[in-house]
Amino acid sequence: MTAAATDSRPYHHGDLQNACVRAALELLEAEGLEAVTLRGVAERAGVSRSAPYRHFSDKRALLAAAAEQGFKLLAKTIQRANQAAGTDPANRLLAGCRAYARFGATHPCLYRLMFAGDFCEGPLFDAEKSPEQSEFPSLAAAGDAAYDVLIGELTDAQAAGAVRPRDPKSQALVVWAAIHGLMSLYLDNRTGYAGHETAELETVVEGVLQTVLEGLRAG
Amino acid sequence: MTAAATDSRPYHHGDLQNACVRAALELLEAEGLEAVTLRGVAERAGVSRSAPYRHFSDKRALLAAAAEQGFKLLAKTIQRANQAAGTDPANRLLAGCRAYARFGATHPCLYRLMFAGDFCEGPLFDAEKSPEQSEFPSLAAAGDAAYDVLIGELTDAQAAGAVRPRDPKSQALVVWAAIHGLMSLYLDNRTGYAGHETAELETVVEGVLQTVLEGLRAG
DNA sequence: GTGCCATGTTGACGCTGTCAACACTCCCGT
DNA sequence: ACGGGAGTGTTGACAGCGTCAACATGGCAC
Repeated sequence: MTAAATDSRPYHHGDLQNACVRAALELLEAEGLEAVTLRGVAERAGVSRSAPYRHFSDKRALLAAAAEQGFKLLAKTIQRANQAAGTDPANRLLAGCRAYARFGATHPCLYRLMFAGDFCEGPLFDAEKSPEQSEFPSLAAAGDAAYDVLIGELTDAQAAGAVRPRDPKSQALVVWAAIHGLMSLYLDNRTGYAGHETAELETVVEGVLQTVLEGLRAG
Repeated sequence: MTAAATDSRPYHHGDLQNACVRAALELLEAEGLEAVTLRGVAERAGVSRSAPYRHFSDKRALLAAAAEQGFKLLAKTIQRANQAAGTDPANRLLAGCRAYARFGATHPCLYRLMFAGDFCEGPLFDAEKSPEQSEFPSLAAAGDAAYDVLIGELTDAQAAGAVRPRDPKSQALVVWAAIHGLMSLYLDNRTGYAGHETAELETVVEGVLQTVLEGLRAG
């Protein structure tokens, strides 16, 4: 006579790994990063305290998996926006950036987690790291995949003459830095614009993008 | 016969508030944010566990004070670079941005803390906040002061014809967003440039700045 | 001098991440 | 059919953390 006899849940969860990630994401969006506790995640997944340790070596590993999921969602969101914007490269680029900003505004805590920088352990940068030998390779890969979407759009924009022909990688870096910096400042309440409702954010995003693209056209 | 008789330290510290902030900054730079523990700060300041509570309501309040110090240092650093760059506005602007980037690269953990967004408590943004009614007003003020330095430089650049006449506030936002976004990505190892030594960072910074300024000249 | 109040200390509590030891169940080779 | 290992989940325990209440100390105003 075990718990399984009285409890409808089977002893083995079946897909605890994904359940943990999903629980972490839910807690994150609902109550913020501080509320994402290993114990809370386990409870939400219907298992006990240390069951997650069978699937994640660490709390950080769990957070990394959640962040990775975030990057995948972000990439998909941008691609969808690109696709919906038609064929004009400049239009597509703008639509993708707008979607990026909306993603950050809609999922502020997730967005922050995604850019929490290997989660701030230790001196953070003792020395140079080898390119893909990050502590969480699949997280880095997901981030790179999102980056690649942007690079692709810029390549197309070059071909269409919307921006100057140059290394699209470094052009993408400029665009990403600008838009990510803006979202970061916005999420910190540092945009200097008093009330920052969504509508206003879009205006600011538009302005920043216009300036940057103008620079890419000329520079 | 009290501890004071055997210990050289007086019962009252004298300036524990600043000592705590200094200890927090030292721990932060030496071992990262995770290592900044209230108990550790207290020990480093030579007092006991809960003495800091007489000067900071919270751990977050202590971190906010440290971040505020960071913004003050940043503003001073930029101003010094501006001053050293002579009188040409474009030159001064570039020098300030370079100094900003160097600051971030030199103090990665402090830089992150400064942009940790009111320290991620709760839903982060339940609703709009009144402009200066942040949870830590003096931190927000220090951030704004650093922002103002940049705005001033852009105003001068406008007067000299280096950038188009427009609202310098929104121009400053573009510049800040770009450079801050770049530093944020860099600190996350997301710049997409394999080995990112300091020298290479400066190159990338230069490129991003050039593009943005080109955009500000045109747009 | 005396008493108040700011400042520092100690003990305690609940919560957290983490680990070791144990329990259950599925499945594979015999 | 069955016995046992490997994978998975559970329980108990521990140290470290932020925080608070109760107490100690000492400078300063009257």
